[in-house]
Amino acid sequence: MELRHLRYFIAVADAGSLTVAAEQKLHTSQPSLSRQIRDLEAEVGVQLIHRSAHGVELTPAGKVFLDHTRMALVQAEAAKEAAQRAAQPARPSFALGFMSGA
Amino acid sequence: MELRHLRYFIAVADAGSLTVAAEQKLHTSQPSLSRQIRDLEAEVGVQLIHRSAHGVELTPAGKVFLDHTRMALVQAEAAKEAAQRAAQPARPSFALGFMSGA
DNA sequence: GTCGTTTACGGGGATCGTAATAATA
DNA sequence: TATTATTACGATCCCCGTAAACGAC
Repeated sequence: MELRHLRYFIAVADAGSLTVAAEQKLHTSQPSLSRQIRDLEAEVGVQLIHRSAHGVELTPAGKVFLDHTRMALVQAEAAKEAAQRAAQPARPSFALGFMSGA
Repeated sequence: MELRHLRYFIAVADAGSLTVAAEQKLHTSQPSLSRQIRDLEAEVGVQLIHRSAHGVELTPAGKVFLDHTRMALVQAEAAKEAAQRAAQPARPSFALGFMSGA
């Protein structure tokens, strides 16, 4: 299980469709996305989405998984940003004044 | 940035050495691990560890990164376990009934 | 008949392991 | 001198994109 799987799953859950998630959000192909989701389900050992002719639908397990998945990605991004912030020695918390960075 | 990078970084931080982390914890080779850590630092844009002749030492940014990284991995594992638990309909805390739905 | 997912296949990129090199106590 | 990290190189594995097939409404 890699962060890529989580990103892909979130995109699918958010779009409600493998096709639109692949082309519109992930800029990849449907077959690749389908395989990644299938691999993810295989590793977790649980069916996360229900395939239908008009898109996909999250299973109860998929909904729970999605919630934790979002937090995991947020933490990963937070780690990156926190490290970047910690690498700026002369940047205290009060004077955020006039520079471009927030 | 993938979960593999985070797992590798945690192992290095925990072992204090690329060599011991590679062979003793990750069961891989030092060169692979060295490259992965370097790639991770390149993506974050911050030096996370300080290389020495007798091991590695976390930079302040590395320590902050490590903290968030652990939480990210915990969340990812929690997602997996929560999904597996949610897929067991007849295994609630005590008596949520016997139907498949929540 | 149309939409959507899945499977098959070939190409490309990334990772890995071994071996050799450089630097430091 | 001994230990550790880095670089070079060849092989292997995984992911991706295109094309064809299956199923549902």
